Amino acid sequence: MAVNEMGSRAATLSDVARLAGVSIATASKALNDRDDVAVATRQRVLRAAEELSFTPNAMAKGLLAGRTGTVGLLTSDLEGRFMIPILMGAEDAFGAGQVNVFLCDARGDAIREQHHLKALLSRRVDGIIVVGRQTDPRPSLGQEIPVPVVYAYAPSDDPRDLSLTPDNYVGGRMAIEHLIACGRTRIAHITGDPAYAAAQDRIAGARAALDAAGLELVGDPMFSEWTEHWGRDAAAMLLQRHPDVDAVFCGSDQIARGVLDTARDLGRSVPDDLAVIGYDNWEVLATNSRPQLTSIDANLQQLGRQAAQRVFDAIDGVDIGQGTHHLPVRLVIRGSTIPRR
Amino acid sequence: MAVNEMGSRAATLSDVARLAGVSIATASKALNDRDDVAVATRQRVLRAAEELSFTPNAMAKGLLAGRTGTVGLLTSDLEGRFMIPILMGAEDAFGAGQVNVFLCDARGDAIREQHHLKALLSRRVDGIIVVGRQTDPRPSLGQEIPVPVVYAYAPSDDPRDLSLTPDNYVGGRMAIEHLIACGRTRIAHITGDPAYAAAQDRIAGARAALDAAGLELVGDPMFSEWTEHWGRDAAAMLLQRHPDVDAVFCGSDQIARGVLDTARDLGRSVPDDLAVIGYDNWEVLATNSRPQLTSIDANLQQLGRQAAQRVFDAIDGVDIGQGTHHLPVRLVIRGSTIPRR
DNA sequence: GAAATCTTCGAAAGCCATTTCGTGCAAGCT
DNA sequence: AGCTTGCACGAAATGGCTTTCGAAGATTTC
Repeated sequence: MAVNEMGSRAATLSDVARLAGVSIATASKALNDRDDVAVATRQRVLRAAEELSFTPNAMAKGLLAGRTGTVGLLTSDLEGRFMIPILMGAEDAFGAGQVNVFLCDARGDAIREQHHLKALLSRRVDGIIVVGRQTDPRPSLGQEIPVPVVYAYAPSDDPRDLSLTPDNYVGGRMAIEHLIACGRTRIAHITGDPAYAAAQDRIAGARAALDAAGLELVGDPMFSEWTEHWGRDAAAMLLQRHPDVDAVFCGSDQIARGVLDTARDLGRSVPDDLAVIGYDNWEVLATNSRPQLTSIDANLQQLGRQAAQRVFDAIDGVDIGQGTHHLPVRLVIRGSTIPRR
Repeated sequence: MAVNEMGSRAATLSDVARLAGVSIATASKALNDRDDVAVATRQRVLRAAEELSFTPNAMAKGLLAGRTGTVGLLTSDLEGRFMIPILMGAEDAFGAGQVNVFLCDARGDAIREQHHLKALLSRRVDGIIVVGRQTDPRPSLGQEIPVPVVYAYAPSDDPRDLSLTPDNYVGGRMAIEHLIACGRTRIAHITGDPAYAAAQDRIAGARAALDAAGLELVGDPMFSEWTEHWGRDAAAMLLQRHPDVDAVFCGSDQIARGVLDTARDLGRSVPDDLAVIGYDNWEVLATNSRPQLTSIDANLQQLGRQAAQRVFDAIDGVDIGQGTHHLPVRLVIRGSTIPRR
C-alpha cells in the first residue's frame, strides 16, 4: 500500500489491558498515574502500552470529560498578513499545553463563517478566537455560544463581547511624537483607504500629537490604496505641492516604501532631508529598504498570545471581562528617521 | 458572566428526544433524514432540535464511525510565506466538505513535531499533511502512522512516502526559455543560499535551457541571501564585471527587487536594456515594482489543494501512489521582461 | 487466631449518537 | 375473522475511556 499500512487500527485500552493481563480499569489507572495500582502492575501496563504504541483516543476521553482540549480559530482571511502573527501567537500559547487548534477560514464570507462556527461547536471546542482582517468592528457571533469567545484584531460590534485590537490611535500618536522628537515640524500624512478604521484612528492619534506640540499637518491626509504605487504617486504630489515638508508619516510600510522610492528619485535624502515612518513593521519591507524603515509594530503575535490566554482563563472559569481592549503598539526605530551612526 | 453564559452546556440528543416526546433512536433518525419516521414526528423532532439549538456531538459520532472528519496539518514554520498558500489550498479543499483542519506548528523543532504528531494521532485525525518550509527533503514521519500522510512542499526523504513539491527544475528552465524568447543571450543568475535544493534545482533547469540554446551563463551563479540587499549588491557587482549582460534570472522576487533598484541607480533601463525575472511571484513585491516583475509562480495553493485531495483519496481507500511528485509551475509575464504595450 | 485495616484490582455505569433488530399496531388481503 | 404485510417507533448494543464502588486478598493488630 502506498501511503502507509493502515493495517491494524490504533490500539485501544482493552488491547493494552489484555496484553498486560489486567482489567481495563486497572490499565486506565496505571496509565493515568492514579493510586490503587501496584508498582509491578503499573510497570506491566506501561510496557504493554509501549509495545502496542498505544495512544489514548482523545474523543473517547473528551466525551467523558466534557472538555476536548481544543480551541477554534475562526479567521476571515487567511491571506492577510495580520492573521499569521496572531495565529502564531495563539498557537504558541496553546502549543505549550495540551491544547490544539482548529483552524477555519471563512474567506470573509458570513455564510461560510456560520457553517464553520457550527462545525466548531459540533466538535465541542472549549473556546473560540475570532480573528478579523481589519480593525473595523465586525458582527458579533452572538451571546448564545456555549463556549468563551474572544475577538482578536477586528473587535466585535457588541460591547458585551471581549475584543483585543491594536491601539491605532496611540500608534499614530507615537509616530508623530517620534518625528517631532527628531526635530521635524512640517509633517505630512499619506495613508490608504479612508474607509478603514485603522486609517482614521491613526490620523486621530497623529492629530492629537501635533496639537499637543502646537503643530499642524502639512496639507490634508492623502488617502487612496495601501500600496507602494500610491506611496510613490502621493509622495510626488506632496513634494511638488509642499517642497518644504520635512517628514512623512505613512499609513503602511508599503506606502512608505513608495515614498522612499520617490524621495530617492527626486534627490531628497532620507532621513536628513526628509524623515519617513511607516506602519505595521513588516520586516521584509522595512529592513530591506534604503534606508531601513522606522515603523510602528502592532505586536500582533503578543495579541494572539493574549487572546489565547483569555480563552484559557475563561475556560478555567475566570471572568475575563468584556469590551474592546486596545493593546499597546511599539515604535521600531531604523534609518529612515534617524541617521545611522 | 463576561464572555458568555456557558450556563447550560450544549443540548444532547436525549434532550431533543425528551422535548419531542420520542425515543433517542427516533430523534436520531429524524435528524439524519432516515426512513421509518412519520412526517409529523420528524417535524416535531426538528422543531425541538431547533429550539434547543442542538448540535450533534462530533466526538460521539466519530467514536462510532471510526472517522473524525478531521485532518491534521503539521507545518514546520508558520511564518514562512510558502506555508500560507498551501494551508489555504488545503483548507479550501477540505472546507467544502465536512472536514476540518487541525493546525500544528512545530516551529522547525523535531521534538515539538513529535509531540504534535502524537496529539494529532490521539485526536484520531483521518489523515495528515506535512508542510515543510524548504524544498529540501525532510525526515519521514515513518511508515508506522495509522493514517495516510502526504508531504507538501518539503518532500519526505523516504521514497515510500507520497510527496508533492513544486518543480524548481522546470521553473528554472521556463525562466531561461522566456528570457531567450525575449531575445536575450547574455544571461546571468543571482540567487540565494546555495545550500537550498531550490537554488540548485533552478540552476540545473536554467543550465539545461541554456545548453539547449547553445548558450552559457554569464559568469558564475551568484549565491548569498534571499534578500533585496543581496540583490542590489550582486547586481552592482554583476554590471561592473559584465556590463554587456542583457538579462538576469533571479532566485527570488526579493532578489529581483534589489536588482531592479540597482539597475535604476545605474541608469540601465528595464526591460529594454536589461530584462529581469524573479521567482515565487510574491504579488506584493512583484506587482509594486517599477516595472512590474515577471516571475515564476509555484502554484502553491493548488499544491495544497492537491495534497488535501490525495489525503481524501487515501482515506477513501484509493491508492494514491508514492514517491516525490514535482508539480507544474507557471510563468507570469509582466513588464520587467517585456515592455508594456 | 480472629478481627480490623489496607492494598489492589475489577465490574459496571456513564458520556453521546448511531444502528440493528424487534415489537406493537393498523391496514390490506382472502 | 384470520392472516399477512408494512409502518412507526423503541430497546439495547456499540465505541473507547474514566470513575465509582465493592470485593477479594494481604497485612496488621490485639
